[in-house]
Amino acid sequence: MPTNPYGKFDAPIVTVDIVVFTLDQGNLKTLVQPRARQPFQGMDGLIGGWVHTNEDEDDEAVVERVLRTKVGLEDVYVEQVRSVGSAKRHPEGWSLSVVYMAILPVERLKPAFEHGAYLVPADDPGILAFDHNKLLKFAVERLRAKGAYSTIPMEFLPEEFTLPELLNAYQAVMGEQLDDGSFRRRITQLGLIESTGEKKKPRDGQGGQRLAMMYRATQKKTFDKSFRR
Amino acid sequence: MPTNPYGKFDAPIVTVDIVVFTLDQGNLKTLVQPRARQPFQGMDGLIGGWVHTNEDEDDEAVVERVLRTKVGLEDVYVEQVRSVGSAKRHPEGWSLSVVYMAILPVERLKPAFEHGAYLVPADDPGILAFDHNKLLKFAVERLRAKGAYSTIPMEFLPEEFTLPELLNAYQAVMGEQLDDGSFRRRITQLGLIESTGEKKKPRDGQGGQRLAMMYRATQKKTFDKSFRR
DNA sequence: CTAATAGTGTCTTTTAGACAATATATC
DNA sequence: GATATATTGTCTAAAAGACACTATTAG
Repeated sequence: MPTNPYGKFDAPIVTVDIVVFTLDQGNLKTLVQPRARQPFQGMDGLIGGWVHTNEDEDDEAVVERVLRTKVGLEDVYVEQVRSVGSAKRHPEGWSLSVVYMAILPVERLKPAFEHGAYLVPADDPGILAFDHNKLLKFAVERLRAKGAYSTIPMEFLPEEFTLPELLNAYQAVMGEQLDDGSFRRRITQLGLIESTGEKKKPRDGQGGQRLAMMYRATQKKTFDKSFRR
Repeated sequence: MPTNPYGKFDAPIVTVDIVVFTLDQGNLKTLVQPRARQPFQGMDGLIGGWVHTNEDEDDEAVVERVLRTKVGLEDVYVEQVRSVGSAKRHPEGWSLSVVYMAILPVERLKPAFEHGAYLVPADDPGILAFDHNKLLKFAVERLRAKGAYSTIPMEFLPEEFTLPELLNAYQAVMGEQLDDGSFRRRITQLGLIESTGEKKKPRDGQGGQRLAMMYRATQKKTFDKSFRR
């Protein structure tokens, strides 16, 4: 028999909502999904789901389950953004949502597309269900504030990447051009990346130039347990 | 009849826990309070309480109500730190806590003391109920990371304060000495404070030196709606 | 006079970035 | 040879901080 520990009044709804960021042709985009159920059935919303107290170990486990079951994604870099709770934001009652942002390369989004999700520009997502436009703005702010001076832009790329690709990722996050020479000098001195020794497996069929060296991150992380901006 | 929107399984417990920071003789301290009820009855814990879905408008309203009813504090600067949720952290069930930090001058804590709360060193609080030692660490990290480069140290002082007092607050937050001349130059140029024209109403009875000018913050804020470090 | 507050000048170090020049590798 | 990648050198500007010195204003 399920319990309501609140006894004399209604229990709040507790959900996670995940802003899945990716880089699509150099543009910052977010995953949205038409809602399967009421309320806001058929309307686009962030990737979200209720906490299942009988199966989820903790809030990060909720995120993992929701990403896996709703859009088929696993082993994703995620980081908590903040929480938002109010009596009005959900028509069924007092609701608290823990907002997370996730980042991954667009190549890994196929399962999400097969689940009916699709990409919209992060700065112009259209009208979303609930207060998801506001939640998205929180995540974009956090990404831009923190991303430029961290390893976050690497999460937009596959495990192995070239320096021109990494430069593009930083530029997309910061929204400005960076000097090539200065960027290379800085990024290689920081010790955050290491060469694989390989050269570029040409992803595009341009042909006709020097092949770029492949790099990878020196430390691998999916969850940002440390918490700090 | 209270509802459990979760239907088939237990509803999670939702609380806020507030780390109330103050500066006591130049030392960073936190308010703790012996718990009135089970679990952990009699043990010290952060200032916290359950979300009351029938009376709280949103999560910040929960913080205001908890501060007012548990320790008699009002009009306090507060800022969300993060949320922590898991099946294990509360013996009565799956529990999610939204952690806030609050900052105010020690002179305003009298009501809290009358409610049985007292101050402990923020870095050495003793053993607290639940996972409150961990939550406190999150808040201290955030304070130190963000505090040094923001207006946060001003929240430790009364509305009007002197530059030597402000210098002390910054030093306490950063944990290091600052150069007096450089500090004055920087802080007066940033436009964050303005002189009141008054001179120090001597709080201490030292006597025998030049009186300090009084300053106040140019913008007043209690809730950090903007959210950003 | 003494002592805390206040205001200034100068110096160094660091960092970020802009800009330029050149070299290398591939088709 | 054309082009994207790679490497290096130099210069400037901005910011932070250390240190020193002087001035002011109260008891």
